[in-house]
Amino acid sequence: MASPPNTTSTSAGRPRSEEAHQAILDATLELLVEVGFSGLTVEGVASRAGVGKATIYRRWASKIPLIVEAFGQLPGFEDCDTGSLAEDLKQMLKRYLEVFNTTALSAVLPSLAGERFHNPELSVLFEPVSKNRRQPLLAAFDRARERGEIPSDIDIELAADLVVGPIAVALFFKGGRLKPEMVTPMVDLALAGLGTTRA
Amino acid sequence: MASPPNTTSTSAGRPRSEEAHQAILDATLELLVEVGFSGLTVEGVASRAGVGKATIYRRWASKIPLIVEAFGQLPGFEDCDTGSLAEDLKQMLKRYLEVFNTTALSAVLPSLAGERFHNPELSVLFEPVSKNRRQPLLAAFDRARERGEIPSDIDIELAADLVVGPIAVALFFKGGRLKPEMVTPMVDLALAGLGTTRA
Amino acid sequence: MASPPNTTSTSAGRPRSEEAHQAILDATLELLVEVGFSGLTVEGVASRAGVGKATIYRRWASKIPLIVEAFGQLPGFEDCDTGSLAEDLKQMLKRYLEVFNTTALSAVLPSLAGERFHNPELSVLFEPVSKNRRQPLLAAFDRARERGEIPSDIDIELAADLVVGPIAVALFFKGGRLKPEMVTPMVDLALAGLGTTRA
Amino acid sequence: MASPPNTTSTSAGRPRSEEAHQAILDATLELLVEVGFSGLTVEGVASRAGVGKATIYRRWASKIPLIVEAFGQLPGFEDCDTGSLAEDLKQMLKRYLEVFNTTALSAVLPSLAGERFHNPELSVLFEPVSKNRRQPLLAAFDRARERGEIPSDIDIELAADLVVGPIAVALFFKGGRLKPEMVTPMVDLALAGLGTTRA
DNA sequence: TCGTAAGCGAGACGGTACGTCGAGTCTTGCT
DNA sequence: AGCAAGACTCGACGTACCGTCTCGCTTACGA
Repeated sequence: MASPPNTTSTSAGRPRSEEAHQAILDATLELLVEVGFSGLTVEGVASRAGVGKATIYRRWASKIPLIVEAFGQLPGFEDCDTGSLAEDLKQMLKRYLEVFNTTALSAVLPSLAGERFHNPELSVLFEPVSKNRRQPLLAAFDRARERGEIPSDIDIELAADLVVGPIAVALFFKGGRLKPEMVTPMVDLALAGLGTTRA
Repeated sequence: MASPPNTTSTSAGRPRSEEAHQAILDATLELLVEVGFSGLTVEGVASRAGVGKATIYRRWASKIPLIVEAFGQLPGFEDCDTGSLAEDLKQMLKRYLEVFNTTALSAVLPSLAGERFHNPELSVLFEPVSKNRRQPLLAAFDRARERGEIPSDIDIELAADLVVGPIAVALFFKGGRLKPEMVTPMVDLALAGLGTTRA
Repeated sequence: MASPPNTTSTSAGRPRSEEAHQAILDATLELLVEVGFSGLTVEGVASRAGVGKATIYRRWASKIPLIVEAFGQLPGFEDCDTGSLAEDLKQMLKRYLEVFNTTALSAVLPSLAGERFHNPELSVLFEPVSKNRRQPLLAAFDRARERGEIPSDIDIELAADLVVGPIAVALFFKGGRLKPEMVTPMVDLALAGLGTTRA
Repeated sequence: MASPPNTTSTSAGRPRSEEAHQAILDATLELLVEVGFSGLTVEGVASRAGVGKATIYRRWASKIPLIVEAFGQLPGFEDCDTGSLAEDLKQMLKRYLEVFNTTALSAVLPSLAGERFHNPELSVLFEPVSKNRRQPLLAAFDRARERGEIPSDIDIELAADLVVGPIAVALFFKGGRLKPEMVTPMVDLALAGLGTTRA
């Protein structure tokens, strides 16, 4: 049996160690929590992972894409379809804030977002990851629109921004303390609007 | 203990050069735009400002407070009292976005915000500056509440977060492109709410 | 303990490639000329020889014995028996200097000799090779002594050192330029001595 | 008092530390003795000298010129004028061999000489140092020639090479063991010559 | 004739040292 | 006492080799 034409050759030489790969990502996340983005050193990651520096640089050009990939391991929104937009949003956001408080996410996300501006490479890597993580949120709005729960001409992107906006503000400009209890009034206000017209 | 009126500790020796002080802050802002927070070096600032490193460290304990002070030079919200909350918000936000597009703000703010989490020292310095810049926004909400334009039991902090949230999201997670045109639908949606029930 | 006559441990499996062996030695000599002892890397040898590193380490424990074996490929003194010590020496030395100017010898020999001191392993390997190369020279002195051309109580080792000494000095401390013309006065002076008393 | 016209400016900034300079050279010599040329690392020198690596690289481009300068600290021939060439040579050489056995000289000299071939930079630095160290030896021959102790048409360079040649051979090709007792027969043989004519 | 044991090129592995750069401090002579 | 300059120690950077270790693939022998 002829080998498939485009097997791009299993590449000669010893294959890269999946074990080392995972150890590096794990060590990266651990250290991000402990010392933060700017305190993270490749040397530290290597030593924590029990790995040579070259093994890291063989896979990632710098610590930026390494951190992006480590970040990619962290959970994002978990979709949730209750039949009600308000309920969907509240459950998803509460769950998400719990993730912030139990993983490195609240340490890693602002670092990456803040660096993005000055690092085109990071920007390119970060964009699709960031977009993917948002997907379940947009899906909830889509479902709500199909159910007629929100106007069909609404800008879903903007709506999503409105709902998660306060979280972003808290994350970047306030203490970073994200309490799940903040979700209910946040979602209620976003749905009801600020105006007094309906009061 | 009254110190002599005009002597506020004249201190012996040569007085510190105001010229150097400003040159350092200017150089810092320039370099923040060019290379970002993490790429900024005190050595670079000193050389750009034509100043010795010691002259910088004599005034700021490290590069963190230097950057915060440089950041403090950038303009924030400009208050605006038209008698209507919607109008106040739209004018203030539009003006603010123009500032983003014409100063170093869109480069500096995310860098600082992203680093804040991992740098307690920065966090402490950044917090009050950040709060002050928000003040005119909260004032507009206060006026609206007094006018009865919004419910009196509304959480003004949360309201402000809701309104600027989409800007924060755009700044940190989207291209960073902040167009003044995005303000009108943003404010309108925030005021009206997402729900269709009362549309 | 008789092992089967023709089986000197034929060992199963694929036999080692003589081709690779020679390619490695050749590459080693080439690189010794180009980059010297301290600049020589096993990786470089492997790549130049078109060979895997393991193939090298399978045959030589480290780069030291590899270099010594490569060095062993270079020619040494070529014996020459004319019946006269002066003539023997002049012909042998002239020939040897020609070898220096046409092979890697003048590059490799000083490198090895200089490293010998700090490398006991090299020292042990280098000693017998070095001794063997000297043999024809000592043989010429032996013959001269038997012929009565030189005093029978003379220390032949010392005599040999005296004759080749100026070459060593030139090789290690002067430009390394070894001209065959320098041989005649060198040998004449060594035979006649410096003292004027009997001139 | 006017400063001298051509003081090429005392150069601004903090002057280089003589203390560090000497500590580095001392550490270099110590380590050359302990681990040899090829085992010597700049990192090791820095740590032994209690100095940052940059302080070393600020003064020497690489470890080669550093070692050359450290080598320059070692004593060479000590001139000695007894009125007799044989006596001069014997005393100078004996003294020199003692130096070999009590300093790093026997470790450093072959390393440098061996590397010289492949390192033009080293070659350039090493040449004059090497020449200077030879000077007292040549001076002794000069005096002998003036006294008529040796023929006036003798090539002094060659004569010097003849006398120290056996030492060079021993240093580079034999165990490196240089016993002061070897001097007397060495000088006697060089002066008398190998030939039997006068036996 | 075929299995199997060793050799093969390739290249990843954990390390160590490289030479550079920046942090924050210190030491000049000058103002 | 502040100033520009620049050396100081320290520590991380990203690279290059070390000598070792898989990979998947020959190759030649002996059952």
